[in-house]
Amino acid sequence: MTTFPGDEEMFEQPCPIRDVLDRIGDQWSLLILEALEPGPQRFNALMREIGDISKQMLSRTLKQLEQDGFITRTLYPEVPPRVEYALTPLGRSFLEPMQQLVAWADTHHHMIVAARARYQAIQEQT
Amino acid sequence: MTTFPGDEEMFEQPCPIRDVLDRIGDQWSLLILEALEPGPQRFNALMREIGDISKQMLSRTLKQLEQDGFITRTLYPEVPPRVEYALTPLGRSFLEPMQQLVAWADTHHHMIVAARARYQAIQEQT
DNA sequence: CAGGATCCTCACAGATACTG
DNA sequence: CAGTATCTGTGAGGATCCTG
Repeated sequence: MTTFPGDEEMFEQPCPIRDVLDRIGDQWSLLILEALEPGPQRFNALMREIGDISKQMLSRTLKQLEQDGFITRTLYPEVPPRVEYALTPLGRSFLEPMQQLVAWADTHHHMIVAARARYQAIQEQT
Repeated sequence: MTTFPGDEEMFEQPCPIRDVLDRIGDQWSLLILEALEPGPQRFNALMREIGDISKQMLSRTLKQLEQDGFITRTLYPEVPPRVEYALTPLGRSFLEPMQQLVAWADTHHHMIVAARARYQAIQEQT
């Protein structure tokens, strides 16, 4: 436990966008959200779909996303246990502006790569 | 130096969006880009505008943004030295989808905060 | 003025093991 | 099946000092 007593105060993030970027800027959140876009998924299904995520990180990230209201977690009291994660309307609405960004990334990525190559070339002609 | 010989291979990022998120997901890149939106700025002007960034992080982040073609760095060989940073067309075009996301964050942030409060409340009624 | 070099530290990811 | 607990290292970022 890294938390301490006064921790659950849920300190206000001064800047909304930072709050959002902290959530989706991490390695996995966006991947999970997009894996959930077609429909609800179970834990191990997400593991398989994402591929190289550890159980721990998947678990942590899902909990964060749930906390922030992007997804819901539904436990079906069966045996063996079944848990389904699904996008909330909030999570789904978030995906819209995000798709814009993804589209931008797709169309402009080659320019970034080119810029890096250019920069590197200049560095090398010392 | 943390780099090693084979480092400058500029390994391909398999996923464009990750490449972009890695750049703007960090604490400062977006802040800098938006600080540059009105027009070119000098190093110390950026320091003042952003407020709580260290020289080191500003320097590093600017270099990254320059490498990736989001901004240009222009050194005026005067004394004292003057360096101006400015958005490239690429950087400016990036700001458009980003504004969408910022707008989303602004309008939905209260829902995130509310979701957290709700989650916390449930946790406490153990 | 605009940074680079160095050192430090601490929060966070990965591995492993255990559980309802 | 769907997680939690603990332990540990690693690397990003801060502080400080130095330079063209």
